Amino acid sequence: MTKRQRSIQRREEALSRDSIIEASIALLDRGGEDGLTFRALSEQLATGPGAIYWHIANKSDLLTAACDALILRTMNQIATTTPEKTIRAVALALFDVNEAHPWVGSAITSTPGASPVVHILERIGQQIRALKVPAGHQWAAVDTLVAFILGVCRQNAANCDLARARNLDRAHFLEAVSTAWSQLDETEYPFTRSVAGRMRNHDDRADFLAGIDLILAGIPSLKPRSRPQLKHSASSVR
Amino acid sequence: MTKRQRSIQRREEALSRDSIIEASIALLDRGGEDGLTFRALSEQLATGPGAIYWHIANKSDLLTAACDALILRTMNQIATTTPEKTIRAVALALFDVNEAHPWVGSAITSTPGASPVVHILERIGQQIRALKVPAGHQWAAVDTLVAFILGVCRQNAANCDLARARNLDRAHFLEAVSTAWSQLDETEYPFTRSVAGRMRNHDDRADFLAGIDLILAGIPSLKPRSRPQLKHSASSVR
DNA sequence: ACCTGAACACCGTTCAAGT
DNA sequence: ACCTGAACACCGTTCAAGT
Repeated sequence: MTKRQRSIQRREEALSRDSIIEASIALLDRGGEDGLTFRALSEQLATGPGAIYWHIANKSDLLTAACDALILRTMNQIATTTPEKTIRAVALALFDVNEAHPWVGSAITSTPGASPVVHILERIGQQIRALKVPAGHQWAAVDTLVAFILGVCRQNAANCDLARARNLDRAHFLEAVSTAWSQLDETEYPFTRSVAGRMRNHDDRADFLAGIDLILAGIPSLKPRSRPQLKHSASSVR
Repeated sequence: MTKRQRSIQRREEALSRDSIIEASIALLDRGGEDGLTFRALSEQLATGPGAIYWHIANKSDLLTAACDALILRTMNQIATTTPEKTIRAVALALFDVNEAHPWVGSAITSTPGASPVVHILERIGQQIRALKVPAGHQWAAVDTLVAFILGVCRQNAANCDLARARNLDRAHFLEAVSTAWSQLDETEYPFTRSVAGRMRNHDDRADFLAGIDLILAGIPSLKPRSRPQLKHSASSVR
């Protein structure tokens, strides 16, 4: 029985890195990071779990590759116009990939220095250069923007994971957070309470863009000449 | 034999949520998120893995609790002075906890809306209010700052994890990234190549503070009156 | 060269049974 | 009420054996 069954559902094409990555993306989209399993993957590809290791090094490699495929696709769709506009476009595009594939934000931050991050750094870095930010401050501007973008993506990805874990959709999850916040102690948590209502129906995407604009608004402060650097930040703590 | 051994190394005090959390922090500090295991934990506490479940709900609960313990301790050490100074102090304190306990950045972003994040939101939110940012823009300012802070912490935590996985210390890890970046294609990755050298010995903490200052520098742009809101960000994409 | 799938060394979590 | 520890249902990864 096993023999016939196997020969029937055997894949026709040979395994390849690309087909493995595509199947991984599908699994990740359906079940998040936990949904990507060597057993589920090998079943989908009609092979054994060991076969996958011929094409990829390990799970972390696989996750990075899946992430990079999406990031690369996304970056290539963005037209370069004015620096500010391009930065906003890159940021929004990343925000949107992460909404469509809510594991990207988590995967990308797990592989610092690797390919996906580099593609983003480069794209934004070129725009910061075009803005004529002095060489000594370019890194600060790029680092800040990228940390913010990845920070938001990561948070949204975490929201999705948590919602999934509790079998809630996003709206119900946000509502639960909102209610919890509005029940906090009034004297100890005045601010959080005051924004609890806003949580319920707020527009993540608009908030995100407001953050990008806020950072962009600060960039001119880097321009005229280097601001007096504060002494206490001159050397690392470790 | 098992009987004597057990009665010898039996703990004297009863298990408690707090003692479990302390032991968890120690394990996390030594081995990162992977280092926290119910088996390792129960061994350290001289009990069985099942006993822990009497005091905590699950691993995620445990991680959040360990994180919250540290965040709370940290926040209570910060004196409130001027709004800008306090925001910088909060940010730097969080940066430093994350350096000392490099799993915090990861744990905190995994539990959106939960206690650790709320403590940070609240503390920063109160300062943004003190800065007289208009009510309608307070959330944007706080959200941006917190997303940036958590983004950086998460990146640093990921750096540590990756370095640990490769049995490198932080310096060697950064050097590896730096060399990899400097070998990128010159025409396709001009910016990343140009910052590769800076990676090698750069000061994370100063860069972080520069990012905070950059965002703070943008905050006055929220003040005079609401800037014309861009139409394309008016409603969510999903 | 590429694939198979059983086996290994782990996980988090549960639960009958004890005190 | 609190603890025990074996057992369950998973993981990622390896590797002898096949084609």
